[in-house]
Amino acid sequence: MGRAPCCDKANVKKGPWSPEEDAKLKSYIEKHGTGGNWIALPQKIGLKRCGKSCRLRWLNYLRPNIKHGGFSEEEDNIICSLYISIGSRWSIIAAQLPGRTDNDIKNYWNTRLKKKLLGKQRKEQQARRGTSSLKQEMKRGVEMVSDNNNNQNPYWPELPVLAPIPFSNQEPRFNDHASIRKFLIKLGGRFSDIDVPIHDGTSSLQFTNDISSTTQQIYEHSMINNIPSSAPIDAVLNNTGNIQFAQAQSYMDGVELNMLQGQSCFPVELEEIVYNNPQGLDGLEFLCGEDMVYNRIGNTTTSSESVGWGEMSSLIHPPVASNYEGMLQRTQRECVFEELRYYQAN
DNA sequence: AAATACTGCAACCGCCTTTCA
DNA sequence: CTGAAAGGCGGTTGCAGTATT
Repeated sequence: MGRAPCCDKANVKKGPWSPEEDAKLKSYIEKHGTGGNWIALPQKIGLKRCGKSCRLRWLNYLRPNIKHGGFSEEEDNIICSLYISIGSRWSIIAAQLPGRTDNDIKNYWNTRLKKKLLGKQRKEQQARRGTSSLKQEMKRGVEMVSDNNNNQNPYWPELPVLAPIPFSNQEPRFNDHASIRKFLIKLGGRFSDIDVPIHDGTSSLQFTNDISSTTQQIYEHSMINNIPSSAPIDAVLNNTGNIQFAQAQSYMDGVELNMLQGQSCFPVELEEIVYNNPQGLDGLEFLCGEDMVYNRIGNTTTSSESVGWGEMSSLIHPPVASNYEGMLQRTQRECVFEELRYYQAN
């Protein structure tokens, strides 16, 4: 027994919308609004369309101030970094880009951005194979240093680890704590530019500008509060904007925190990049800037270094609007946090 | 010039969540 | 409190336009 269909499938038109249908729908909504009932709307205006189809047409095409195509570099960066942060939550991502629809962004990601990312990775892989590559010479030196310091992480300098994480898999995936940490560092402190005090009654921790120490704090926090590593741990924002940890249903799909716990819940494409790439993170230079990657290797980054937004010029987005109406000027991270608050409040 | 492959996008489908009687 | 209806969302499909052979 399936669910009853939302409309009579036999009597609704499907496929592309005609200009007449568009005009009917648009003029009606502009005059009367949706009336809070999409299902009834097509009957009211004499359209042989499913209510859901009308809603989609309005939201994705007819609504005022819709932009199509012509994504800017800045928008690319926002989409990529949000995708990395929250995954395929297209509606949330779209909310950060005024005039863009979730469908548009989804299509853009699937048809272009994903390929751009993967193409870049492959290019880097090929470039690495070239024996005359200066980059390889640089890396070789780095790898020698790294090998001497840490046999388990041949490609990256070892970072101080305050608490052990029980990983047995030696593959360069995201269930390798060091790789996760490095990845977060490379992401540029996505959640590191706002100091957010954390209180949960038993212990507290403070997000700092140092993303790697923050991840360590989160891990330690879970240990202190006896939260099993296999259990879902969520960062839950309370009304004052603080983050509380709770064993509850995920607000952010547990992406970041599961990563921190070694659970591989990363977007598949990005995980693939890391999996296929012995360097773990190469191929993401267009997000962070190639120079930064190699500078960081060369500088033998440690977790005590602060990796704030200021350093990540290519990742820093100018204030973006959080919604279509208000166009409030806030930073991307503030918007994400607001989304989280909204989820909790509702 | 025709056939085939590829690409981008609009729209649909079905599942999950929210609302409301 | 419960269940049906509607809303919302992400994944997928189908098709038109373009590029390649």
